[in-house]
Amino acid sequence: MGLVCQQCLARNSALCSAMIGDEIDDLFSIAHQVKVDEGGYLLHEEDPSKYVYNLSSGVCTLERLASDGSRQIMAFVYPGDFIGINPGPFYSVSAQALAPIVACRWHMKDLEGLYSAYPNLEQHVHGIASRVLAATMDQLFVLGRKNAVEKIAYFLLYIDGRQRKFDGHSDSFVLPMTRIDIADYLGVAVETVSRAFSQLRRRGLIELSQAWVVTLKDREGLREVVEHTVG
Amino acid sequence: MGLVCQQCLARNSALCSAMIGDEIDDLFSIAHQVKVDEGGYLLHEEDPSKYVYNLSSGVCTLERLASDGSRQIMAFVYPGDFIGINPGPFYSVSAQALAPIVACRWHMKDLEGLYSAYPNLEQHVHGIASRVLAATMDQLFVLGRKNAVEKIAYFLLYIDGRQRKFDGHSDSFVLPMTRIDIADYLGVAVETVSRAFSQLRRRGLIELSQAWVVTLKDREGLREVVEHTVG
DNA sequence: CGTGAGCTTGACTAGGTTCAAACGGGGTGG
DNA sequence: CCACCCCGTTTGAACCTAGTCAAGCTCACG
Repeated sequence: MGLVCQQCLARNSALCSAMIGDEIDDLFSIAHQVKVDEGGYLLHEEDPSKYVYNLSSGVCTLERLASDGSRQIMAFVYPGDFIGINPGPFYSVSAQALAPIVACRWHMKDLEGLYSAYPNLEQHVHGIASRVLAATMDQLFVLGRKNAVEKIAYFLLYIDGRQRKFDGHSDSFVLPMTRIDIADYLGVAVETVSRAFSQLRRRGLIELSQAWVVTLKDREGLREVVEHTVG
Repeated sequence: MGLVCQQCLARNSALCSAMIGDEIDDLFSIAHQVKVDEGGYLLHEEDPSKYVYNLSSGVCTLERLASDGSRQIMAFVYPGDFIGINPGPFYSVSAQALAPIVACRWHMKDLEGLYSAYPNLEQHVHGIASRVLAATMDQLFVLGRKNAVEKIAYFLLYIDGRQRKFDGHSDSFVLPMTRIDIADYLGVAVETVSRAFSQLRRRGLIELSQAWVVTLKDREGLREVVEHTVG
């Protein structure tokens, strides 16, 4: 019985949750555990996409680097999230660890081999892929149509939603990423991120006991900010 | 033998090309043709996603509307492209016709029913979905990290790539979308789009015989513009 | 207790938005 | 057939948001 899996933070992820009871052993038996130190890369955008990963612990970014050095973060990846599920010859993003990470790795081929035994596994994989697209479109909308403060408000609510399941039900959470990461995620400058945080704090919508410890004082107010309701 | 299909602009699309010879009849027999006038909507973002569409002719946008009236165009859809392949309870984008369109419509259920008979059909569907994600990530990168002129240069090369297969091998193409559409795609103001066009024309990179007839005079130069190589 | 990386704040600048006006081309009605 | 009108586009000028550059601050760590 896959004890390792039963205790995994990602046990209820979209993929692993498709396997009930001892079935998980089938999935585990073809998995490899990989670890990456903080700042290290799990994979690079130009790597051939042989493997699929499911993050067990830690946080990482999916990012793309331009020739001029500028960086765009496409997503923040939390335990239970997948990396590399999208078919194609190469991952088209790199995955960098914001904290030490542990991930389960499968050969794409091996995983596909399980499809016949577990028919809903394939659907699950594609359901995951489509949720990634939905999130990316949300981000696209925000980058295209929102100003700096609105972007930060969106970001905070987004992170709150992502982390609540790990951080418990408190209104505070610890940001695993730096201001630079946030800036590269939202397509603005670091200083702009900092100023937007300060403005939201001054407005009483958030509290910052430390730079990376955020308390949402007024979720509804933040939502209004995102919605452009200048109020 | 599916004559309608054999002559369709989308015959070689990722989905229909999975069916060779008479197999296409199976796909056609469960399809409905739908037509939408210019400016009309094929589907709305809040509609339950019962159907999948394959565009046969015309062009349309995938867009999202904010409460404050601002619009973000997520993609331009050309013949052979799919709409609504991503699982989820609702389409999360609306599809608006830029020109009169004809599309094949399938019940998602019916299409899934063919999966057992044509195993590679399912893969094809998901291959499509993943290419959509790749394109969306490209756009995300451009919106986040490029200035106005770079965005327009990217857009022109992108459209060139999309339309070349329909417009033949000339260097000119006719834009099916307005400047407003372009602005809403790139997250800038209409005037900014116009100014960027003019600048590229003055620099000799493009030619505009009419506002919507573009000739790429220097593709390599445009690529350099996109790559931020300020030169 | 000193150091340095990351964060904040200030002053200035630049690029893009906004508002306003002029232009152009296609379609309509006289 | 021509004149007019309208919509989409272009251009100009003022404004403003966010970027840039630079300095000071905070806090974790050695």
